[in-house]
Amino acid sequence: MDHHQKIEVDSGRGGGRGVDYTKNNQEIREEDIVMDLRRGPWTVEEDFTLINFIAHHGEGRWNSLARCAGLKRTGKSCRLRWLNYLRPDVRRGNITLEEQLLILELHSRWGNRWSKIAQHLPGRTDNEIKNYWRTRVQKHAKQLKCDVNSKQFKDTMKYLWMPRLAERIQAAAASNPATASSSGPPTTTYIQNQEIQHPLPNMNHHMSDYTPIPFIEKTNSLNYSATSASSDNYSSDLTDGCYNFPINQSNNQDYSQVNQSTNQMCYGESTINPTNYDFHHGFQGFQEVDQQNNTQWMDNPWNIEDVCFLQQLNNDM
DNA sequence: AAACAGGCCAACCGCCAGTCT
DNA sequence: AAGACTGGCGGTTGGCCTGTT
Repeated sequence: MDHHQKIEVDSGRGGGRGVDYTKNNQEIREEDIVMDLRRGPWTVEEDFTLINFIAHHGEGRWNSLARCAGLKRTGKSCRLRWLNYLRPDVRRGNITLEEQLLILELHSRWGNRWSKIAQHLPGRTDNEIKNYWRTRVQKHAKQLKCDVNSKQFKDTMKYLWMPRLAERIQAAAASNPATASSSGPPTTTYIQNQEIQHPLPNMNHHMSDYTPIPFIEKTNSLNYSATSASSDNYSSDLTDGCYNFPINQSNNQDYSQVNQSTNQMCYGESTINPTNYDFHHGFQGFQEVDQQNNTQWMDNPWNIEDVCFLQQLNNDM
């Protein structure tokens, strides 16, 4: 049996990062000592090792990748680090209003199918979407003292929240058309290499007129086809709009030090100087840098209106 | 200025399905 | 066919950061 696998299966701690890291960020566990495995936050050196190895050999076979790369990490850890953070196309920064609306839309259809939802938000990871949902949406359900899965909460989301988000999007588009037209995912997708601009939701500034946005259904092939969400199967959900968390800068400090390094690494077929790598946006030139400064956010969307709406729902039941 | 509280999110977990041997 | 291995998923945790008292 593979030793790495054994460690994962036999792990006894209930999730989360370690609680007793040593000064070099390693949680001491008996199995890890035996296997000489590292845990906890990744170092800059580990990141470069992983990026460099994948650049030369590609992804997959994560356990053997970890061994061959000389990383004292489990394959799972390497995979997660790559997919959620190091991939060049990871889109970082604030989740846009359009993305928020799309998340609500898709979650109403599929529930906690985070990876499936993430497929429709290019550059966003399932982890990021999951975190968004838990920290924002569930928080407000808690504030409103209702279950996130309750009909009241879903109706509030459907008839109050999503229209409100849609109005904000339209208002933002009206005030800054240039930004709105180039807002990127999720309003842009590609069907057989043809760029498709998702129309914004039909916003008539009236809740009952809210029309779910068309969304993209992934077909069996790698192509995408547009489908329309009908009102009939459009169950409701609730979102948060006041979303304005700062980007975690903690890692940047580390990377800025590395940027001073003259060491070069390879990515794809080209040798890349670490100074060209932005760990929040990937390699410059591989993708457009996120225009996060253009992101607009709702101010506190949870107000007395929501409470009244919930009360009304209760009265109607 | 210090202590505290709460939010964010990276990284971990167990579980499971698919693939390999 | 069965066990081992791998990768992917959703859920959970806790360190770090920021805002408040």
